[in-house]
Formats: sequence, structure tokens, C-alpha cells
Amino acid sequence: MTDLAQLIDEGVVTDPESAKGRLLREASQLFKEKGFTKTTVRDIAAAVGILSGSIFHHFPNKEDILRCVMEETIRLSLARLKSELEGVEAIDDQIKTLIRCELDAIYGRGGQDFTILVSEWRSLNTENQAKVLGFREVYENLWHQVFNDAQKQGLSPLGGVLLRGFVRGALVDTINWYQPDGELSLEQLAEQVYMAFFGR
Amino acid sequence: MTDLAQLIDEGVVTDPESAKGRLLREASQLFKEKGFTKTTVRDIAAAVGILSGSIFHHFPNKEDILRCVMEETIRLSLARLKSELEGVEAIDDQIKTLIRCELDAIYGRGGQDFTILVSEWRSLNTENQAKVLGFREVYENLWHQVFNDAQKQGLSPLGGVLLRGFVRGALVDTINWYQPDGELSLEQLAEQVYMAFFGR
DNA sequence: AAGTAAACCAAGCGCTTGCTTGGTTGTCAA
DNA sequence: TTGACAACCAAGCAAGCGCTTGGTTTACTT
Repeated sequence: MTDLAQLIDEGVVTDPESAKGRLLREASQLFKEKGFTKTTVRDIAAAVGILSGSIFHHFPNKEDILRCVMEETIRLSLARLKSELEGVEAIDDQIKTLIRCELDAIYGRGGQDFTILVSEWRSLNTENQAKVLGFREVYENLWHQVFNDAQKQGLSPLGGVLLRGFVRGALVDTINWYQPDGELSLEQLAEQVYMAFFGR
Repeated sequence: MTDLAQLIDEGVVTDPESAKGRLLREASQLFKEKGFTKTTVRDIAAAVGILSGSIFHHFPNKEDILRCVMEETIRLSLARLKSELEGVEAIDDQIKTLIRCELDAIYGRGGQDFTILVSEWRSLNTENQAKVLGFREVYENLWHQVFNDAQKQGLSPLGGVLLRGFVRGALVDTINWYQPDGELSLEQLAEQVYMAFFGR
């Protein structure tokens, strides 16, 4: 397991006890619940316990909060994924790890909110999209490599990029119908996703 | 093929040449491009060529426009799907038809905009969500039936509901990365989706 | 005790938003 | 010709938005 304190020291994530860190955490939560445009700076400020104007002491504008949330999500997800993937040799185990980690990220098990990356992508202007995309590509390339290996070993007829596209969609969209407190646990959901794409 | 004029007569869709129909078409387009909250009533009015206030002669409020767009999308998609499915007996052909039709709906080949149903779902209040959900369930049940058959015939280890959830996600999310004008045609994309879930 | 800088408040500006209101135009039936 | 009705305009209101400004509090250093 990766230590949170270590990640803070490495600059991967902002200290959640600092003012900026608290703002990012609450903003992330609100963006997930209500969406970016429907979340006001007054909402975010109220969640932290300050007045709306005080936000702009920490961020130049509202959109930059979203950009930071996204970048931290990617950095954290990537760090978690790498550490979980360490020592895993078998291709099917690698795939299952990828799926499990992303579901964890989607359902906020480690302070991330992967969903926002997809659902609020268009809320960023092109400049900020380019910035975030830089971080994201590293994360996506990890998937592509594993899935390309999977194809070579006959686990799937599809290439890595295309297969990753379908799996990402399947995973991200679960927030629109999957009930985390229902009969099916997250671990079982992960297993079913694996079965859907690689099962037989 | 289903005739558009016939669908209008049956009340499936609003006449696109009527004032209300034009409004729905333009609104749908804008919702897809910019999202519901970022689209203003002034945007919609300008696209049709009237003033913003005049919209409220046709609709009680902005949200009701979205509700109508969604309901028409479902009714039209369902009508198209049923007619395309007619006479198709083999289970794999049925699946391929489902996938192809939904991709057509997503990429607006028949005046639909299936994406909006998912991406703007939270823009509706609970009352309107319930209204739309009634229409949607008929459409979804069609998928569930076919996929349950697929499971029985050993085409997939998953049940209909779960499998439909993953396929819907994979299809809908393609708008975030697939380029309709690129190397891969829509038909080829449909084929790849089938291969990803049922291939071997 | 004095100084410094970060964190925050109090107030509000300028703008956009969805929507309202009262009146005008075009169309068509009687 | 008249009446009726749908479709639209012209103008603007009330509320909410992101963000700015100038001043105050708090924590910490020297």
C-alpha cells in the first residue's frame, strides 16, 4: 500500500488538511454530485466554511479548481495503480488489478473521483484540456500496454487502444446505474467486468 | 425502413417543420454540443431565429425542452430499433442490429441524440426523471431480452441486465474519443464492439 | 513587542440567467 | 369584414453568477 503522507511529501497530492487541500476535496465532492456548472463558488465555500470571495485567494478562478481536481485525481490514481501492479506477473491478474483500481477510483475509495475526468471534460477550455491530457496519457498508456499484451496472448481479439476505450466506458458509466450498497459488491462488479470482456 | 411522415402521424415525433419541432431539433443539437446548463434559452432562440421570450409560448420552462428531447429520442430510437429487428432471427444478428442502431442514435444519424439521455440525466429533476424512465424501460427491456437469450445460448457468461449496462457504457462513451471521420467507420466500430463482448 | 504574511471577511459590482408581461403581427375560418 | 387564435416581439425584472476590492483577523517569526 502507498502511504498518503509519502504521497503528500512527493507532491503527488495536496495535503488534505491544508486550506487548499480541503477546498479541493469539497469541490471534488460537489462536482461529482451536482456537476461543475451547477456547483457555485458559494457552494464550495460553504462546504469548507468560508465565504465565497476567499476562494480566490487560493485559486485564480473557478475552472482552475476543476483542473487541479482532475490533475490530482490522475496523479493519485497513477500512483495507486503502479503500486498495486508491482509484482503482478500474470496477464489476467494485471487486467483484474487495472479494473479493480479504476472502480476504486470511480467510487472514491481513495479520495479520487475518476468520474469527473470524463463527465466534466468539456467544462475545461482547450488550454486546460491540453494540460490535463498530458498527465492522463501516462495513465492510459499503462492500460494500452497491458491490453496489447492481452491481445498477443489471445485473451481478446481487439487491440489495446480500442479495448481500453470500451472498458473505460463500461466502467465509468456504472455510476449511472450501479448501486454500491446493493447486492453486488464492488469486487463482484470488477469480476463481472473481467468476465464480460475476457471471460469464457 | 420506417417512414418519417408515418412516425409523425403516429405521434412518435413532432413534425420537424413545425415551430415546436424546429425548437426541439436545435435545442437537441445545442445540448449535445455545449451541455444543458451551458446552453441558454437565448442560444436556442437564436438558432431557430426568434427571441428568447418566445420560447415560452411553446414550452412552460427550459427543463421541459430537455424532457421532450429525451422522450422523442427514446420513442424514435425504439421505433427504429423495432423495425430494424423485424425478421432478424439469429441471436448474433440481433445483437449486431442492437449495437448498430444505438451507434446510429448516438451519432445522430436519424435526428436522435442518444448521448443526451445519459450525459444530461442529472439535469432533470426527480419528477421528470421518473417520466422519462417510463419510456426508457421499454427500450432497455428489448436489450435485456436479447442479451438473456445470448447468455442461454452460451454467447456470454453474463446476464442481460449487467451485460447491457457494460455495453451501453462502452457505446455511449465512444463520443469522448471516437472520431466518426477517422480511419474507423461506424460500421467497423460496431463490429469491434461485438467482437469485444462476444468475439472469439 | 513588533513585524510579516497568509487566510479570511464584508460588501458589492457587472453581467448573465430563466422567465414574465403587454402588445403586435400573420393566418384562416365564418 | 370581422373575429379568433397562434406565433412572435420588445422590454425588462428578479435572482444568481463569478469575481474584485479594501480591510481585518490569525499564526508565527524575530
